[in-house]
This record gives sequence, C-alpha cells and structure tokens, in this order.
Amino acid sequence: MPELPEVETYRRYFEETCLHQPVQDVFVEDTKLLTTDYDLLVSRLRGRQFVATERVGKNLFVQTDGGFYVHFHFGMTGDLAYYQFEEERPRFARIVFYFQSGYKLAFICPRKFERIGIVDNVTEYLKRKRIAEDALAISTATLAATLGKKKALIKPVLLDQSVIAGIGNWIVDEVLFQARIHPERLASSLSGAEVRTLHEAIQLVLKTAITCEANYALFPENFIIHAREWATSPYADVKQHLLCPVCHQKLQITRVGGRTTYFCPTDQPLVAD
DNA sequence: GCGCTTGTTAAAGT
DNA sequence: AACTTTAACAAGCG
Repeated sequence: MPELPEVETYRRYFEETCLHQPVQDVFVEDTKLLTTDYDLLVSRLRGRQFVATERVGKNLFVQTDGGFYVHFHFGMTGDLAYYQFEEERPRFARIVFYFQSGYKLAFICPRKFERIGIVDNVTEYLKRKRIAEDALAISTATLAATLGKKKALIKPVLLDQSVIAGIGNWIVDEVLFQARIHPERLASSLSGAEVRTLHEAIQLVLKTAITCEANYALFPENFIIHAREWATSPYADVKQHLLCPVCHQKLQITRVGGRTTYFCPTDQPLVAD
C-alpha cells in the first residue's frame, strides 16, 4: 500500500509533528527492521532534532541537525502515528521514537517488511540502491529513452524502481487504465504519443492520490481502483460483477509479472507489438 | 486455517 | 554478460 502518495502523505505528517524537538530514546522491538546497528542508531540520534524531510519514490529521508538522515521504507504495510500517551500507542508499533517533549512517533510495522536506518549521503544511497528519478519529477524524454530500451512488459517495467521511483501495484494499474494501455504491452513498443499519454497519466494519478491523501475511496469515479475495493469486500459474489467505470464492460483480473492486475480489455486492447 | 496480499531482492532463467 | 522473470520473504487478515 505505501506507494508514492502514501509516503508523501507520511512525509507531510512527519513534518507537521516531529520537527525541532530533541530525541530522547528509540525503542526497537526487532533489529531485523534496522539497516543500522541499534546501538549506533541510538547513540547518533539521542539529543538530535529532525529538521527537514525529503521523499524520493517510496523512500522517506528525515534530516537531523547532525547533518545525517534517518531513512524510512514502509514496505507493504508501514505507517506512522504521533501520540502523547502510552494508551494511544497503536498496534504493531515495533519502532518508537521518544521525544524529550513526551510525545512519541510510532513506526507501525505489521508485517516486518519495513526498514529504518541512518543514511549519511542521500545521493550516494539512491545511487547504490539504484533508485531512479521520482515519478513526479521524471521528464517525458527520460521516460521515453528508458522505456525504449526495455524488452519486458510495460507493467513490471513501471514497477521497477530503477526505471521510475514511486509506482506500486495499485497505482500502476490505474496509470495504465487512465492511459488506455494494456499492461502486457512490450515497453519498447510504445509510440512517442503513447509515452506522452502515459507520462500525463502518471502525473494525473499521483497528484490526484496525494490530494486525496492516498484515500482511495475519494478517487474520481472513473478510476479503476474502485474495483479493488469491491474485490476485497466481504461479498465474494461481487467479484463476478466488476465493471469498467468507463465502458461498463467486465474487467479482467489476471496476473502480470507475478502481481495481481486489474484492467479493462475493451479500453486497454492488446495491440500487436 | 489456508491462501492472498504488499515491495524488494536474491536467485534462476534466457 | 546482460537483461528479464520468478520466488521468497513476514505475518495479518478474510
């Protein structure tokens, strides 16, 4: 779930709550969640304040007054919660930052796929992890140049963080639907016009999602994402009636690149590559 | 209680 | 050799 819009929402939340107050201590339930040695993390953070935030793709970097950063990756289910009293502590708060003010920031990690660690140089980190330009910053020309070299299917290519950073499995289906491009098109087969349409769809979907603070229920009616909400509803038979919000034909639910994929075979035809 | 889900990456395949 | 594909990872939830 934490794709670019969620992480951007978390970034803003962090900025509104956690800046300019000294850290007193850090609780870590399981050191598997850390990419930095626990003792080092605590000794470097104690007494420090967070001063700024940066996001690239699904990665959040929080700058400290010591010049270094704390890197957050939210995995598949990560979340943040700022609170004052212990009884407000959310479930799965497996990492907690204790501020001297008495307030706390919980890094909620239900499935332990989340990660936190100290990063001294963000640029170096992004290069080492091969994280490409942020999906909101990448130019059409750069996207076109990269896609032109890719022999794989367009959906897995867009999910590849070394191609474009921030797109996850729900957003990619929405982007391809809005661009009317079949998820199994060969990336390199897209025409210039199609790449431009795709680029516009990426901007549209991400900006819409951020405006809605990643609350999918608030997305416009012509977004395909609502089908997922139906599909995960307790009414199993609803699955048989998932219709395209544009043409009202039956949607197709398959697997592409190993991930569950929703698309409209009518509006997103598989043209010959 | 089994199967599905999410993002990333190591390993396997071409 | 370099690119692409697949499976494993953890664990909650329906």
